[in-house]
Amino acid sequence: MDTPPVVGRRERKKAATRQAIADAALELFLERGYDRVSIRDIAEAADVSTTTLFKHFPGKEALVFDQEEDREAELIAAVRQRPAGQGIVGALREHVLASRLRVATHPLRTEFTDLVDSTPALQEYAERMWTRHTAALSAAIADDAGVSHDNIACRALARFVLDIPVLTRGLRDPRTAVEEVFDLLTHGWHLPSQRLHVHNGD
Amino acid sequence: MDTPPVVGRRERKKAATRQAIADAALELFLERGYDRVSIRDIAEAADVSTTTLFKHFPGKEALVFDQEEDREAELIAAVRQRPAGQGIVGALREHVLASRLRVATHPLRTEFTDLVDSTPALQEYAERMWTRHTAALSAAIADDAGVSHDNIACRALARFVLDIPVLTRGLRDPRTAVEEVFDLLTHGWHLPSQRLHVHNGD
DNA sequence: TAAAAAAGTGCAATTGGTCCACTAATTGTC
DNA sequence: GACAATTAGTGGACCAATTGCACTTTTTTA
Repeated sequence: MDTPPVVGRRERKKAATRQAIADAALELFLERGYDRVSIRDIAEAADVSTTTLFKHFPGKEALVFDQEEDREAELIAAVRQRPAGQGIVGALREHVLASRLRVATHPLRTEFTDLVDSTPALQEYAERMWTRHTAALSAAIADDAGVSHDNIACRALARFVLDIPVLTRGLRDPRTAVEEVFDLLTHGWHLPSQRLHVHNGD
Repeated sequence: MDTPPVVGRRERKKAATRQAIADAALELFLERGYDRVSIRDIAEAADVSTTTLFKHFPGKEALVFDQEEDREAELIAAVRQRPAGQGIVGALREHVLASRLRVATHPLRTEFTDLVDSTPALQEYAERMWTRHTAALSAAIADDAGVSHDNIACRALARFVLDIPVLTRGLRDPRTAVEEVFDLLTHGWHLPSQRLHVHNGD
């Protein structure tokens, strides 16, 4: 009568434990701040041993970033499933703008963002995780463009696009900044003299 | 009768201690490998307490990268003191190519490079240190171009240029790869259809 | 020459992370 | 349904990096 156990009890329990740990961690972090919470505190709160905790997460920072694979998948999807007639760079531009907007307007994520922004260790980790998507994005671009996976133009484009969120963090007008950098990527820094062509002279 | 103490004894001794620590560390690392050497080993070899060691270096990785300020200064100098008539991007291109060549051909640095390449913790640290120069390089570019320090085009250029060494690491023909990425930075990814313009088709 | 400044010491404590031998639940199999 | 192989979880000892603290010694400075 029950739904057939497509996924066994074991896996379900494992997932539950993992979730309990992640939940406990986030709650404590938000409450006390990242470095005022020890691994042992978290294990305690989730009622598991520290050994178990480390079987689910490779390190303390990883407790905070639980869903990076999803972000990577979205990135790839933005390239692969873009509307017909749209270029790769254009698709990435829209994806970057959209995700920035999503984060900025989602009030629930505010405290999460604050946590990361106020903790150097987490900022670093986030950045490292993010640029680690370079290989996957580069591969997706190469596939789509019909060139080899190790094509340098693809790798560079992937890396530079992934840099953009970091590059435009904390600006008065992030949207414009993102657009501007994408324009630069599209048209290049063609400076006949020594002058950079810039839109907002500030 | 002695040379006047332009720099006092204290500072000299301090510098000597620091150097002794760095030397001991490098020697041990090259001999045994990074993670088979403990901080205590190093302190012991340099004949100081671990407390003293940490007063000179903020962490274990920092023992290996002692001269990052010099690299940053070279970077800035490459922009500021470039030959008349040369553009900023051109100057950076030559600087990147030159430093890559310098490292690649200096046989003494080979074992050092091997050490870093074979130690994930050091690779990460190196990359982090390197991209930390973004702000300084960006400021230098902005000054030179006569725009505001927080100009986004300058920040983006600085960041992307600093990405190039890591982007082109371990390729069969790094020189060509570097040139190619600089070409892309100069002319942009102008893709009317979905096609990337690439020189080497694989 | 007195005293402020700063380098260095020794040691205990904290903390992230690993190791290992062991229990117990789950699963696949006959 | 019993049995053996997996595998999640345990608990606690253990390691190494890093910090804090109270203290000594040297150098500088007034």
